[in-house]
Amino acid sequence: MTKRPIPHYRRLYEQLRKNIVDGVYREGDLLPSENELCALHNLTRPTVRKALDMLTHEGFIKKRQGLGSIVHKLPKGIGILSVAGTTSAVGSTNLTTRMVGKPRVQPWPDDFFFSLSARELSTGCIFLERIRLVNDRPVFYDITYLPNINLPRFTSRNLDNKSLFDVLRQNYQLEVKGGEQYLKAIRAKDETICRYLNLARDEPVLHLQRKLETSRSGFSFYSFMYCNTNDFSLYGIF
Amino acid sequence: MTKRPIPHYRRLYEQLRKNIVDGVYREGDLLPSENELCALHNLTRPTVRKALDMLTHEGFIKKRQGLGSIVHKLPKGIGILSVAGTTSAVGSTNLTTRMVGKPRVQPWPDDFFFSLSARELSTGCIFLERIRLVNDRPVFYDITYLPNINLPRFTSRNLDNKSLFDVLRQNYQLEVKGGEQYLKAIRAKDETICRYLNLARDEPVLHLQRKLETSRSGFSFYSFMYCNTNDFSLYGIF
DNA sequence: CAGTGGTCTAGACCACAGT
DNA sequence: CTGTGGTCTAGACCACTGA
Repeated sequence: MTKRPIPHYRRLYEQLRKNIVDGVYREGDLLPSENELCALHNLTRPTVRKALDMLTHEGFIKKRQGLGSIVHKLPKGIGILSVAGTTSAVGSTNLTTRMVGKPRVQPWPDDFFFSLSARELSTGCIFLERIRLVNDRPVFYDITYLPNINLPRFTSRNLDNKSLFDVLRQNYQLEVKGGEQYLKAIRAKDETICRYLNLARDEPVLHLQRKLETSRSGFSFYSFMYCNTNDFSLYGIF
Repeated sequence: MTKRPIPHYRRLYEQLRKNIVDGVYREGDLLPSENELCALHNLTRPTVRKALDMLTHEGFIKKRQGLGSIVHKLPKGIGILSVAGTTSAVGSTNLTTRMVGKPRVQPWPDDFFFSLSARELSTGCIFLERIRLVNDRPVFYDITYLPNINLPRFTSRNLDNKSLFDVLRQNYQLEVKGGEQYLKAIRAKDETICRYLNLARDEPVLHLQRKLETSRSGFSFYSFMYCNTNDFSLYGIF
């Protein structure tokens, strides 16, 4: 059967991340030193460092030679840009997700932004619309296209308030490993977008076109997002 | 004096990156295997892997277990978002930089977006306006604020067509190590922005607010960018 | 000074891809 | 099957920060 040994550095990463997000470690705190983490978890330094490297890349900690790993302040905006595989929303913001209709199977759009393989084209796609609300106000309108390949019963799932990433991971052993994204500022011309995001026509919206690659070789899915950035910023680290 | 031994993994990274950007390795090519790179450069695998990890993070290569490291296609857009320390523009686009006036020393603005330390506030800042053109069309309008600390003769430098990053690195031993950024889609309300970016009033622009942290502890600088995304997208990888 | 993170070595075993 | 990348160990020396 499928074997999924979770690497040690991943476990440690998840645990430390959770402790930071949950406030066990607070901004400015020092994490246990690398050697302490080694001893605590029976690991060696390269393994511990790999976990810390992931946290560093995502901006949860900053390292200072001779001092230690400092917990960084949490993003004020909404962490979408630099997210890598785990839940999207970072920080104290209150984020909920609402489906628009049910997922449905349909052909791919004709003028799809990303290029598709023959296999993807032939199977059609699962179409999925969601709205994300921050503090009960609509901020994201997200259209997702998944290749209709080996995703049994997907269309009958209820995805309200569930991370798509989590559903894919838990039910289909699919993990997002990376991807690419294109950003633009455009006018909210579309009636649907205005309605969902509570925007007047022609107001500026941030448009995000993303391709998300998964651990299953050749399996990518696509997300097109419109963001009302009147009250929030998208946040990223590098 | 300052000692700056460049790490082996950094050298290897720079060399491989150059070979990819220059087209020595092309899209779809396989890089030499990790063991081959070890032998070629007299390094061990963890060191080689660190260099490859950097390339992976920046999207230059994709790894496939059992196969090798595949050179990824170069960004179609303009690589600003995921840039980490090296020159910004990646790809075949023709990017030039033009100064608007000369750099000048002045007090920090009153309503500065990022919080400033007392030391930064007391020394004032170097103010710097630039326009970036892609294929001779204005795309970015960038306002940069540098703390006026230990940057002798900076205001008399000509920065036309030079990367600010390079100037800081070569002349002041300052390397950008990371940072944070906030993104919004806004209206081009400001007359200056419209003129520089060749935009009608109220057209949507992408607004990027960045804090860039350097290798000199406590030394950060700040960049506020307006992007005309009518013809180009900002590109990012994760 | 003692402790921290930064770099590096020299091995090892495993899972996966192409033959 | 061989070779690839993925993970991990058990050490080592260095440069830096704070006391």
